[in-house]
Amino acid sequence: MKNSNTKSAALSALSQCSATNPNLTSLFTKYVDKTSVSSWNSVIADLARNGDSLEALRAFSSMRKLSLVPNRSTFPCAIKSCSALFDLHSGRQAHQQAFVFGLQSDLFVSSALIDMYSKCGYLVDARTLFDEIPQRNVVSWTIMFTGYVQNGLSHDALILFKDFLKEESETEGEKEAGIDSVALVSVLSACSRVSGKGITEGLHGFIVKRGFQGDTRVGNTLMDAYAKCGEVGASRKVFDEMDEKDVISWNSMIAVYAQVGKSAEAMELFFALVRDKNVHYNSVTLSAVLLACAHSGALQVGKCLHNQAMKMGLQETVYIGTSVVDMYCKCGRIEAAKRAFNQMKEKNVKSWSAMVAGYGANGLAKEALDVFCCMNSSGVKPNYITFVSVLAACSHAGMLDEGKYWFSAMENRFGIEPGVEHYGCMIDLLGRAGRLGEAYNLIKKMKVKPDFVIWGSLLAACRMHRNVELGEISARKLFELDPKNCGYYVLLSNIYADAGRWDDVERMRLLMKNRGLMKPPGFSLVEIKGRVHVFLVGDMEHPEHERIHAYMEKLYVELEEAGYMPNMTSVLHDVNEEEKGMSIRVHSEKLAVAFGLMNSVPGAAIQVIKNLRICGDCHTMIKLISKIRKREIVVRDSKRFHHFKDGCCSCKDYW
DNA sequence: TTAGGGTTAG
Repeated sequence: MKNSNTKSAALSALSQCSATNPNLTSLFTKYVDKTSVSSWNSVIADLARNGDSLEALRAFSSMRKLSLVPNRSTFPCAIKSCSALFDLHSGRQAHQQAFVFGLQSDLFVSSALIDMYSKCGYLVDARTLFDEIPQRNVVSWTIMFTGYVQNGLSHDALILFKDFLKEESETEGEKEAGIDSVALVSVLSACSRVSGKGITEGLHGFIVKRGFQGDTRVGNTLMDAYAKCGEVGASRKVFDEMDEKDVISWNSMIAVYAQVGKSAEAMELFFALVRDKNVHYNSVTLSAVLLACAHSGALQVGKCLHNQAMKMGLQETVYIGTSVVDMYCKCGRIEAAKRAFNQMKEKNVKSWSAMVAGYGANGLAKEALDVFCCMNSSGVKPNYITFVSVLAACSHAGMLDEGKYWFSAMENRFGIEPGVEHYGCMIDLLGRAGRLGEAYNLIKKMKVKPDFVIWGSLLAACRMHRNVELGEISARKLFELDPKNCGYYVLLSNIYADAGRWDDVERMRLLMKNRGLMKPPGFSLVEIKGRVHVFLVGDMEHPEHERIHAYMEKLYVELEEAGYMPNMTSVLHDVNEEEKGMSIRVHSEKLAVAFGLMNSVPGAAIQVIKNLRICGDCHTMIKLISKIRKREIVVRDSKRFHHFKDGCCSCKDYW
């Protein structure tokens, strides 16, 4: 009796201690009854539960050294620790031992093994074991669903789910079968990865029929699944109809909005969450809202969130740190990004890539390459995305030799096969350097199918260097790949116009008219006092549009006195000079800059975000404004940043 | 007395 009390006291001490101090070795040797298997089981389970998998495996190994016989409760915990560590070697050893002790076909043991194999990427072994289980329950099915999903085979997970339903209907009334909420979450996460609207809707119906629609976690995953197949409205409906929303419900919905670029909705929902006294937001929430700030250039809100993260002691963590860095980069505040980056205690490949991309997009290619070199010497391996950032940095600065060097090193030294994004950067670099033939040859040699970005870069380069022949080839491809995008028709038309081929210009105009194509409307965003204002080209909707247009008239007089001449080369040639002048005067970035000038104190910097690329005339004009009004103006277009100061731009007129 | 799931950054 006394002995058992001591033991339970020891175990309770161990269990309390493990929450704060995972290193239990000393306590272990001191208290635990080393001859009792159940003591060891408790210790291993406790360690595994607290995430100290390495210590759990050590305990398992110590136990074996004492020649104690592990039982059906020992193995699942030990194997779970192998899964958590992705330690296939120890996992296989545990498997062998379980086999020796005749426990391989125990449902709990085999389930843990299936999970271990699939987490280590050995899905075939996992499936073999799964097929050998005489009587599967919903947990073993769920492990197998999740195994497929986590190994990128979500479609197979859905096929398996059909098998499950079949078996469930055959064994109706028996306890083992029967779907539960965990299994549904797993299947829904497969749906979200195959992006099938029909499947998601079907499963939604099933969820309602089986009475799981009130389950918060099922609802959370359903929202995500709808969003991933493009049904953001359906996600919101699920969110609104949820009886109980937890922080993950809010985070999921905010993240959905942030990821699809609905920044205003993401922020609105975040403010609603802040008002909701029942749920406290966390680092995941901040990460998602920071993404919304990055997209919409909401620097003021972004700064507040950064402050909040610091108050919560999160700014040094990888997720938040990277989100903050990305936000500052995308808001054009590279110095602030650098400070946040330097403060991060731990940096992973995404943090480094964000910084490389940030420098590149802000025209600081040398700094981008320096950071990239630091990354290499710090031992973090670059990945596919890192090289997109590196090559994009070279392309933004026209650094052809460096671009070529890293493009070849990427494959030869780092073993990363180039994808369309990498080729896109190279075509852009070669094309703009006037090496059109070389660019075309590279396209012909590509291992992946060239997409519209590739041909679009070549077409733009053909316009720049007046190459009709290659321009026609590129445009023909583009009309097939992306027939509704009128930008290509305009570019080709401009190429013809430059060559004086007016019949072809007319042919293009008719083609566009017959196909009913319209130029996508350009819009710009500017943040004033924490509120983001949207301007469309020729905007008459903004409540202050009359004041803005009056202000612009005055501005034009000043600009013309300073030598401004409208430059209309980027306007379609078929409109007359006067119309061209009018439409170019109301480009959204001009309106946004004017609004920024009107609503900020002299000397304050202005920041504008644009959905399309900036046109030559706006570029010239904003340079001049920065000089005559002594303002720093930052414009982020769809490709990069332009920092205007004292009549110059950071892109050095290369974009 | 042991096995399964949902939200975040490049």
